Amino acid sequence: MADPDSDIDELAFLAAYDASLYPRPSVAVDVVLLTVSGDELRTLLVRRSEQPQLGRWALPGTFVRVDESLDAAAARAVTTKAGLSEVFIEQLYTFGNPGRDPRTRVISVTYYALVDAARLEAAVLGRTGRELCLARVPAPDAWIVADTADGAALELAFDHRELLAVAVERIRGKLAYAPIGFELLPATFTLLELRRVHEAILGRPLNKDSFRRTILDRGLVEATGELARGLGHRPATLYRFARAGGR
Amino acid sequence: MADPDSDIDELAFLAAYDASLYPRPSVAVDVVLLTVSGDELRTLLVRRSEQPQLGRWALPGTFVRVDESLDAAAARAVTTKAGLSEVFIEQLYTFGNPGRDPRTRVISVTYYALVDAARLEAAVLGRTGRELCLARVPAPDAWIVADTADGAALELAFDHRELLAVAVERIRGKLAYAPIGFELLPATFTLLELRRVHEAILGRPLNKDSFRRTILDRGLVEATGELARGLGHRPATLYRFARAGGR
DNA sequence: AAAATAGTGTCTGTAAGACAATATAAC
DNA sequence: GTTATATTGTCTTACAGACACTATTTT
Repeated sequence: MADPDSDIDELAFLAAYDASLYPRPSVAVDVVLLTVSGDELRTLLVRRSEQPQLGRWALPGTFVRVDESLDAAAARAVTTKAGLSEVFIEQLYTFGNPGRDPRTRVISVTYYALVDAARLEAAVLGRTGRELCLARVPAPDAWIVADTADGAALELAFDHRELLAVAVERIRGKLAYAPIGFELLPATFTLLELRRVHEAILGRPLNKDSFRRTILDRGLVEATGELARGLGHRPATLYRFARAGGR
Repeated sequence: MADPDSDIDELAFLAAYDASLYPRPSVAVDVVLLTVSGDELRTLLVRRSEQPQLGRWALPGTFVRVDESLDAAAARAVTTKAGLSEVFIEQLYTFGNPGRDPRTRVISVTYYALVDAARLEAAVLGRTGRELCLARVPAPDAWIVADTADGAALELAFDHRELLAVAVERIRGKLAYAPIGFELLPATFTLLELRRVHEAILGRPLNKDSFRRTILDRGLVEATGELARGLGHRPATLYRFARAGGR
């Protein structure tokens, strides 16, 4: 493999390479930023302020800069549009059908991100309405994205409804084996809160007893020793996510 | 949403849109074409006949044409490089770090494909050696891709070793809940053959009894009524994949 | 004391692993 | 008949769902 002649050939080839010979598509990232608030799954939408599809609601996204990694572009989109940093974010799927964007061929590498509701709501405070929207994402059957305020259905830009559907499907599947529920909660939480998050994601009720057992047996959480307070009934133990895996 | 003025604005905008304003990366597809042969997981590699990385082994791939969907580009890569059509193929992950290709910024949308060994071996017959290679993909721990012939480790081009690792990880995970083993077998097969395929993918032995029960209980296979023959011992029932899901 | 949820213990059904016993085509 | 694997059946263990009961804080 370490043939010096071919190394020289390769260097010569690269020096002469003209990247502009072939037509190339544009590459964008779009982020499905999910949270659970009021026992419902919600996603952040941005109102398009430019053509095309001006005025429609879209997932936060941006074009990928030519010297920037895909992950970095996705993180930049979250920072720019939602004012958040250090969120849990993972690549989801890449959409690239010709014609999905009327401007030109745009390939969109999509990500999903998970943030706890308090953080997200603080970050977008005062900007919801014309500019931003924390839209409800209903149960799997009814794929209508609704505004939180008046419950009206929102028409999403481009193929973003499809991106959203893929994201929800993905985290539903992932919930069964990966500890992603914690990303949607503050640092300490009760088992009831954790279960409500799981139920919101799955869109169905979960068995209280076996949920408790499963979570505790896996050693993914550890008790902080403190109790929730001021609820009018017996307080629950507060837990924290045990990153080590425990046990 | 159906404001006629904004529609006119959008049309005017699109007519004036110049897609060449921003620098754009190249977009390629690469396919991890997997099969199980000789109780081992294998993947098809292509020897690079051009610069850069001339002579190294690479996953079959191609650049995406500007009017072609990603799926179509992946299917075209399989047809062109392996001479196969109608294979099971799914998108895997998109790699796009700057610097992963020395020519220019190349974003690679990767796919994995599954083919039964007999079909793949017939398709690449006579072309293995200098041009193509059906390389062994060993157990998860030893991430050395080895040539089938002399067992020597192969050095892969670009970041293709990483792509391969992600593909194997993905089908291992998927095997637990999706009927993908059938894609790696001919139309009819015995339960032993199906188990060997699963074992090759997972890299560990599976319990014979519960494997049989699990597969049969799920109703994913149905007996053809015929028996395997010529084996020197009691013949096993031949099954076929029951696409309906059964039961 | 009443309300409301937290937390514990027990029973049951399902599914997987282990193991034993029987079945059968090729030789 | 011998061989080697197929196929069936039973026992045990692990775990999830269901349900009953006790515990504890706020009002």
